[in-house]
This record gives sequence, structure tokens and C-alpha cells, in this order.
Amino acid sequence: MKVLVVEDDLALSDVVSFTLRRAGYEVATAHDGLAAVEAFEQSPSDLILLDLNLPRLDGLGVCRKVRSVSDVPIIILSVRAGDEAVVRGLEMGADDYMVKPFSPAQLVARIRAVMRRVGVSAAPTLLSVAGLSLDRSRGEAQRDDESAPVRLTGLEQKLLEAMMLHPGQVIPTDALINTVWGPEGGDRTMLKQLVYRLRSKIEVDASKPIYIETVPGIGYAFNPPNV
Amino acid sequence: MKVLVVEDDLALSDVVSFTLRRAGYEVATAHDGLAAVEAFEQSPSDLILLDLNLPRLDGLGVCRKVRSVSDVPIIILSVRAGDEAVVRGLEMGADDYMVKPFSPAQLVARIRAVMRRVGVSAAPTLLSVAGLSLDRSRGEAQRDDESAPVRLTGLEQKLLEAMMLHPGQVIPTDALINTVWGPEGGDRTMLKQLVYRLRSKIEVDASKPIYIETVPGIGYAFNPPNV
DNA sequence: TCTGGCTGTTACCGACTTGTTACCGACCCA
DNA sequence: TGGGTCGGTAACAAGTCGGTAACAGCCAGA
Repeated sequence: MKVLVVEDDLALSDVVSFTLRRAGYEVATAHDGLAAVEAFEQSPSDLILLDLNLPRLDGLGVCRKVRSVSDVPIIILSVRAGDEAVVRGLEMGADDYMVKPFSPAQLVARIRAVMRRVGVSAAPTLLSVAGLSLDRSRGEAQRDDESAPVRLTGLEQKLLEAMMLHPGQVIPTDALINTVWGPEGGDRTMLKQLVYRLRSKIEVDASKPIYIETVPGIGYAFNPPNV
Repeated sequence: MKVLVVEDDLALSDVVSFTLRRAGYEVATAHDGLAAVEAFEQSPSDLILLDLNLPRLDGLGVCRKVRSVSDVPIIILSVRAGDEAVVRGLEMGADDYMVKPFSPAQLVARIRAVMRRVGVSAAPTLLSVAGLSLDRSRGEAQRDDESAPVRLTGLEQKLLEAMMLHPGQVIPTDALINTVWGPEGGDRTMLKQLVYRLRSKIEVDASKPIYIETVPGIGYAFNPPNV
């Protein structure tokens, strides 16, 4: 789920973005009203967190413009605490209104409440690199030349995902171990075995791998054909 | 539109009721938690304004009970201003949380905002996806090739509904548990059992399910034929 | 008061996942 | 040359997962 944070105070924009990323959301930012409208048009988010005092087009203007084309949930975050401002914002189409300063925990809870009511679907989950696709929501991988996907286990999916997110790059053994098993969670033997298992599932011929390249003494790379 | 005002302070109950009637809403009142649940069961309102400090069953208890049977919007009105209380209330299923004392104008604006969102995201009473219909008001499901509907229990309906609202989409186990039982309310064993029971009711052959697909380690999807 | 339905809990089963161990060949270094 | 390390391959055992079924307690309705 993607959140657009519209805030001209850069420090606050960073804090809010950090809070949201830690809560598991994807974040885009805009620092003035027109940039916000443009960002939403180019890549609609699932939720907008909207300051009112913005350069170039104020928050209510953004709200009006966005509302004319979308019913995306909007939460206003503003220093304006007066009744009139709150009522005005809600009437302009906001779903909620929080007065600064606000607590991160409450922000996240209110986001969740709004999204619960909306029933928004999950973020995009398909990774596709040079003929190999990973559908993260289903835990399946599929080569273009195969008619049916192959099911991956939880750990296999984590490993493949970690590599596909950085195609062509060698990822050190320790980094992969950390990504898959977390801190203090795995070792080289386990990674070696997992690589073997993953190759058995996705490679045309696991003894002559083309997708997962071994870099001896260093790590592995997702090295699709033609890259 | 009918609002149920649940407030043990009679004077405040009267003030809020007056405000709402003047804003054009029909109002019912209850002054303790059990009376509220009963009133809602006997004559469901379109919105509940809910105090937390209530005799006989506190506001969170009311919220939990109501949420177990209904998606009705709930706005909590409470003197409890702390983060924990707000977060707790929102996580329990409330759509909004206002701290007393609050302004009547803001209350009405927030009611409108919540109802506006409900109006947008409300799903029809009859859900029909690829030959399977769910009549939510009757709690019945029916395949096109069956002459009579089958009656679903409350939990079965919730589960089927949650999936049919997002056909083709894998819904993680935890999300289904949360939807059906609410926060802290269920576990994997209960979901597994519920899936089994629901399949026994709607599938042609529950051992070879075609509507409810299992995605091992992840969740389930409503995966009707041809999708 | 009794009964049937609902729901949570427990039990069992087979399939699958994952950590661990074992073995092999290739490679490097003293 | 021998020992050690590394990466690939395979097997085994313990634990988890999902399906199936039964039981018990609770509650609403007759």
C-alpha cells in the first residue's frame, strides 16, 4: 500500500515517511500542493496525508482537485486546530483530520481505521525480471517458457526476492543470510542448501544455472540471461 | 439515517441527541453497554456514537460485540484522551475517536465524513461472482447449479464475504483472521476449521475445492472458475 | 426446560518445510 | 602431497501446515 505524504516541512516529511515505512507502507512525498496533485495523477497512491499550509496550492485546493477525480482516502495533518478548519477540511472531503503535533502511533491507527473501512488491496506484488516472474502474494515463481508456476516455500521466496530486487548485483553471503533468516538466524550451510533447493525449482537445468550465479567466496547474484 | 447514541451521562446524551436531530438524523439512545448491544440487535442503526465508560458493559466491549456481527460505523466519544485509548479504540474497530469535550459542529462533520466513506465503500447486499451468490442480508449462499440456497453461520458469512469482495486476490491468513474475529480474536486453527466448514457448504466437492483456493503458508483466495 | 446449531478446542493424519549431517570434487595453500 | 575450505548434492529427522473429524460448552429459540 502506497501513501503520498504532502508536507512542506522537510523534517516532518521525513519523520512521517519513516514512521510509515516502519509500519510497512510504501511512501511517496511531495512538498507543495501542485507537486502533490501531479504526483497523484502520475502514480495514484492508496492514501494521502495532507498538510494544509502548502506553497503553490494549499491543502484544501489539493483536496478539492484530488476529490474531483478520485475517492482516495485523505487524512489532513495540520497545525490549524480550530473547529472551523477541522469542519472545513472534513467537508472538503477529508476522511480524518489530525492536529499537529500528533503521535505516530495514533497516526498509524487512524490510517488503519480508514483503510479498513476502504478495504484496500495489497501493494503490487509481482516481480518480473527477464522472463522469470515472482508473484509474492501467491508465493509462486514462473519462467516464461513454463506453462504453470512453481510454488516456493517461505524461505525460497525470501531468497529469490532478495536477489531479484537487485538483478546483476552480487549479494554477499552474509547479507543474504541476514535477509532470509534475520540477525543471528542462519549460516552458510543453510544458505547453500536453500540455494540448491531454489535452483532445483526455477532453473532449466540446476546443474548449469543461468539465473542464480555463484560468486565463489563472495556470494550469489541474480544474473538473468542477457544482463 | 438512524444514529444510536450510547452515553451514560444523561445530560450529554440529551445534548448530543438534540444536535443530531437538528442535523437531520433520527436518534435512538442507550445508557449502558448491554442496553446498547440489545438496542442495536433489535433495530440496527446506521451509526453508533459510543462512550467508553459505560455501566454493565464498557464501550470497548460494546464495540467488540457489535463488530462481531456488523460493519456499522462507530465513532467513539470519550474523556480518555491518551494515545493508548485512542489507538485501542481504533484497533477495536472504531472508525473515528473524538475526545470530550468536543464541538457539535465537528461531531457532525466527522459523522458526515465517516458516512460519506461508508457510502462509497459499501458493498451491495447481494454479492455474485461467477456463479456463486451471497445474499448478505439473508446469510445465504447459492451456486447457480443449485436449486436452493444454503444457510451460512455468522462466521462463515464473514469469511466468504471477505474473500468474495476481492476475487482472485490472495488474502493472508492473518488478515482473514482479523476480518472474521477482529483483533486478538482468532487463530490459525479456528480459521482452518472455518474454511473446512465453509467449503463443506459451498463447494461441489469440498475435497477438490474450486471456489476457495489454499495458498500454502500464505492464505486463501476466492478463486472462482475462469479467473 | 430442552434441543439444535454454533463455535472453540482437541486429535489425528499425510504432506511439506527446514535444519542438520554426510559425502564428493574442486581449489588453495603450506 | 596433504589438509582444509568451499560449493554442490543428497538424505534424514523433527517440526509445521492444512485437511478432516469429533467433542464439549454455550446460547437462543421453541
